Amino acid sequence: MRPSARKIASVLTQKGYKLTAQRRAVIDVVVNSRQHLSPAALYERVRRTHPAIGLVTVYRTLEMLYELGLICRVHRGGKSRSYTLAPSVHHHHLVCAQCGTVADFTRCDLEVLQQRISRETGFKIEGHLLQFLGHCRDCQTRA
Amino acid sequence: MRPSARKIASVLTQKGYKLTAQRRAVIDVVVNSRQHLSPAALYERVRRTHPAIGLVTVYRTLEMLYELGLICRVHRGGKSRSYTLAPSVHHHHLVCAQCGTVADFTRCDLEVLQQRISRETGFKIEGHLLQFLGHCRDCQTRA
DNA sequence: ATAGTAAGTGAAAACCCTTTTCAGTTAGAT
DNA sequence: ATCTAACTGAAAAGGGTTTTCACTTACTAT
Repeated sequence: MRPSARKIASVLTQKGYKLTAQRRAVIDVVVNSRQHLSPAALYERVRRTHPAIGLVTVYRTLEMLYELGLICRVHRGGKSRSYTLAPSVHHHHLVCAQCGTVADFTRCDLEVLQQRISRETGFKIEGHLLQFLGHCRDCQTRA
Repeated sequence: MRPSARKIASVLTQKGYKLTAQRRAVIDVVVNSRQHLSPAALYERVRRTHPAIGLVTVYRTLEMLYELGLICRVHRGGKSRSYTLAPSVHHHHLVCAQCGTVADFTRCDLEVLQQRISRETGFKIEGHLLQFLGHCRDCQTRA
């Protein structure tokens, strides 16, 4: 179940952050977007309801939400980052090298590998970073 | 076995690229470095033996070597890229969250997962990024 | 309600890394 | 030795992100 804008707002006030109109607007866009969005794309959408907002504020709000673990950030090789609502389920990303589209997938099945690596290296493994890079259906068709 | 500077140079001439002093210098640094280096770090090192070289040339040479598959490029979230000699074996990293030690491991066994993801999403998968994060043996003992 | 204050805002500038432009130089073919 | 396309370095441009700073505002304490 996706976190609501209300829930996120309450975390903010609880942590001592002020609940400004700008922050509400950014949160609303993030909550109502299904896709990963770049700061610029988010800015565009926020401006529809809040034309006076600055790109800087969008950056700052995203950074804050990210620090609080409310949204997650994906790096797209060299280009801009993208943000999306923090999902309730453990999942990973699949990035299109051409258009930057990000798809999600679950069930990474890394437990067995993780156990082997742990045994071989003596590391106590606490997490993993897994991302696939490729070309999405649309870009394949276009080519 | 690591490719030699001579081998790389011969690929260049074979492909019709000119073998300039600057390119030789960049290749030498890459071949003699064990770690991944950012363009800036590489530039610093190349300048020791070739003070007049421009950063642009370093970028251009790295791009060229990358296009030829002679070196590989790693994206480090948000920051600069880094380059290293194309390794003979496919491998991944295991990073200690405490001391920063990096261990390598091979056999990531992601083919099955990769096929499933490809089938489910329609993406043509070309590569993956896998990294484990944990605590190394030494840091566990110390704690 | 009101005033006070620290937090937050937007515009512009600064930053970093990377790419492009352009006039001058050079490796390698003839 | 000559020629020419490829290559070079400096400077400027570019894109995304962060910093700076004067102004504004959400919340707190009267």
